[in-house]
Amino acid sequence: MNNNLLLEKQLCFRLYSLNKLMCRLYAPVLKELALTYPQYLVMMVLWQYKAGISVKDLGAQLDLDSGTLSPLLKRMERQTLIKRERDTKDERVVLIKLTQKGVELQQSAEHIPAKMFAVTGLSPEKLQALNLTLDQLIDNLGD
Amino acid sequence: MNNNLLLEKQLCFRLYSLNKLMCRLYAPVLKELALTYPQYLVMMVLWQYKAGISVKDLGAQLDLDSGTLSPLLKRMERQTLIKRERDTKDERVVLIKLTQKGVELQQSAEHIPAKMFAVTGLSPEKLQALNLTLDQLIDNLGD
DNA sequence: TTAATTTAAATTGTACGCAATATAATTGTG
DNA sequence: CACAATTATATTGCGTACAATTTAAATTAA
Repeated sequence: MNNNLLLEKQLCFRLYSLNKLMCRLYAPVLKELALTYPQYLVMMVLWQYKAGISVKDLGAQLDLDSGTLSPLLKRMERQTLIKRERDTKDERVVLIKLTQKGVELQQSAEHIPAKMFAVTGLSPEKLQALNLTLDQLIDNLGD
Repeated sequence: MNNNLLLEKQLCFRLYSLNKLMCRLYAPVLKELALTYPQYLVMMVLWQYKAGISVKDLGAQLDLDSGTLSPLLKRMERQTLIKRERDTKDERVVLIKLTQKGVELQQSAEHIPAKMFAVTGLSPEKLQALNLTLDQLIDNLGD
């Protein structure tokens, strides 16, 4: 019997569980903004790229393909958080831009990072150390 | 402009990305066993509980509810990896048991943990330290 | 310049994950 | 015992993820 096929031994199961736990903790907070967690990630990118960003570049930042992003962005457009515009320079490209409503939502989101940091129960030093280790792992996995 | 609303600052985005990366690395390995990652997790629990386990207890181990498990287990039953039997002591309970095929699949899975550990590029010590930190975090999040 | 190739998005199909609800069996209470 | 509350599982509906395919536009090559 192989002792290694145990959940308690698996790094991956921890990452899987933590990701779910985190998303559940975000859910009620994001519900106030009518966002899902992946939608919140999209908004964070857009708050940095206020001039607009292509679906491809957005996907590169979030590591998501158009199969995920296309319907997700369509839902966000329906909520009038974003607009989609064909790039006149290259008609294949769709540029995603925030609407006024999308820009303004940033104000309502500013309290979230501190709030979520608090629930982790980690010290700032522990958090930073963990972030570094995870970045290293992301690198090793050839992201 | 709130500096904290940046992807690079988010622990949660790292966990989200790592979980996806890991699942993608498992996918080709698990494809040889015709398993998805969540199905592999179910198999790991069942390889420990060869006498059978209720859907509820399985869900407690994996932190999944019947909304996820019921259809997932139905698919695994269709692949004849498991059987579902009503508990005669309590007709509400469904007991999940491995079929012969499910038991035998363990042989084919034994190489997976070592293989996946290798791709992380972590030393055994680093891995253990990371596992400890993540367990602590799981605890803090009140799992 | 036309034809083949590449690229960006969208679409299709499958499998989670989870909230909310439904159903059926069991337990608790008066 | 009758009946309300609880429990275990299943179902419904929605939103991701992602592989595979399609469509249309741009680039490259012949």
